[in-house]
Amino acid sequence: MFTLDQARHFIAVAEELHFGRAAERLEMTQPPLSRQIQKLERSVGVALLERDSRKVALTAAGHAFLAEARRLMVAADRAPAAARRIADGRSGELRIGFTATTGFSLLGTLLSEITRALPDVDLTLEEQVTGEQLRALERGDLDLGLARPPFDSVLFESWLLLSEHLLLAVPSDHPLTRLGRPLREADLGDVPLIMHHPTRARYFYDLVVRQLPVEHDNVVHTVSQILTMISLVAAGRGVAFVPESARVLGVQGVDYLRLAGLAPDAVELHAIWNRNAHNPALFRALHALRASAA
Amino acid sequence: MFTLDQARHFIAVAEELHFGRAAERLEMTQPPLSRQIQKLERSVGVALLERDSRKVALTAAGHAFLAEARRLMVAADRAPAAARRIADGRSGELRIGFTATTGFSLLGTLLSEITRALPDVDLTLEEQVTGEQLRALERGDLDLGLARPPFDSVLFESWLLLSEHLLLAVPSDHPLTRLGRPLREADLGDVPLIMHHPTRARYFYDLVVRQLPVEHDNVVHTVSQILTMISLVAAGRGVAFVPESARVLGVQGVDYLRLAGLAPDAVELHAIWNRNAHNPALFRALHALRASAA
DNA sequence: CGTCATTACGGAATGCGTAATGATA
DNA sequence: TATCATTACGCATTCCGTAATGACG
Repeated sequence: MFTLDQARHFIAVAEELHFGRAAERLEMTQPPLSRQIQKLERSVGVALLERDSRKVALTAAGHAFLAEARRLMVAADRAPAAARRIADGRSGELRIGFTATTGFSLLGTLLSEITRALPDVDLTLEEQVTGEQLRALERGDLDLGLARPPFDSVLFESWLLLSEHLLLAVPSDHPLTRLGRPLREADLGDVPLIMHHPTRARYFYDLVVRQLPVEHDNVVHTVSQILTMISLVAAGRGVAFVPESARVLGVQGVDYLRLAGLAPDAVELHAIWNRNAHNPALFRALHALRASAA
Repeated sequence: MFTLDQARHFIAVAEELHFGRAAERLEMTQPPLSRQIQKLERSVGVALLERDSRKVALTAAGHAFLAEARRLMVAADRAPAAARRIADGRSGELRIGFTATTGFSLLGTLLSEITRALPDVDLTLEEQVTGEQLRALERGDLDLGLARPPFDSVLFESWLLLSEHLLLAVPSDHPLTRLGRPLREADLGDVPLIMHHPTRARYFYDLVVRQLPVEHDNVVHTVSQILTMISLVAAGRGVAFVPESARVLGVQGVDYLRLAGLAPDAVELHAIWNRNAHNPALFRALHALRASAA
């Protein structure tokens, strides 16, 4: 087998068609160059150069070898470059999980910030509920999660990305829309309620029951996705607690009302990653996000 | 700069994930292998392997380098082979990519034309979908592609080789076969449809949805290969849009029906090559094909 | 203490540069 | 005899294999 040096030497000779000048270009003397070319020819098994003491010319086989050798050198240059790009996070893959709700709040801006800062990184997106994201992060199937508490702060590191109000989505023609003031608990006396699923939408479920005395007799549906809730509200099936960002869905026939006595910014969205993560692109993305947040 | 041996050594270690076994495979002892890998990492500038005395694993950069190193070794094998081929009087190699569908339409005649006109050229055939072919053409890993639009006409030059009808493959015992007239959209009302994969068979997918109002509720399977579609049709699972050349597959129990209002010759197959290509065999082949087409 | 990667060390091979040789106009 | 590629020779480097060391369960 020949060496990359031999290929490089051959390219120089083939381009100069002169051992002396080629050697000069390679910053060496003629004799070793001569020997390396001979070795190369022996290992290839055919004559690549036709030479006498007057002139040097490529054989047909030499022409073919030259073209291949050039490709080879390009590939040889690319291999370490690719590895280095990955290692410092300038390229590679970043697998991001997000909850459906994230999709209509800040996912878009977050992605455009990442792609602007890391144009060579391939982004993979997967819609998953928080629980799935945490398992995927733990297994290393995901690099970054956009999800909600609670999660294990020993395993995971996180940032608070966004906190927003919890609002009550009601049909536009509902009497509550005409109160003209923040709602009180009493206003919800026996209004049909579309509630979050206690396990599949655990975050919202816990948030709501922690803050408000939910009348379980009022619950007419139990669903796990905000979008489904909004659709049901629009269909007049009841009212539902949703994060403020649900507004951008722009579903017709739904109003969003504020509740008195509810902690502001109650709905939190976190960026979460595994403390053991090693994907350089992740840290580069976090860095870019931190910079743009400031 | 690293050496080809180091690349070969790294590939062995990356595949075995064990220095001892890799060394055995390379017919050497562990210590020099260890040192070569260290040297390689130093020259690349990043860690390629994560290792402790218990286990060896690839880093992200290592994965990237592995892929490039494999490509490099292929190129290193090809260079002398190309030179020897020329020296033996065979005038070159032509690497042709084709889609699976091409295999049962014109690939046969095209190959026999090329071999008749260029008996001294070695042909290499690789079945690849259009996207893979384009990447391989761009890298110079392929000389000629037989694929479908769209592709970048700045990078690639092309010929329209063939355009054919899009037909509906239906089970022979299906009521539609007894209509005795071209099908209309209404005839497909709620017939189960075997559809193309939107990304892996993007060309056909786009072609179909552009020309026909596909009822997505009717889609019973999503597949990426025409042959698979035909098999599913033969098994009575539904109907499928296929190019006319699928007929030559001769699958029993399948009829091919024409559709009214569908652009004729809708399915295009192109010969595609890189504008920067320099392989003389490519131009000789194109010349021969042009002559025989006239 | 067994496994496996790494470091230490001595000998063989390889490659460079300078010097000598050979071939050609 | 001038030019240019090749062979000869001596020295430095590189690389291998064996042996020793170190880390880890």
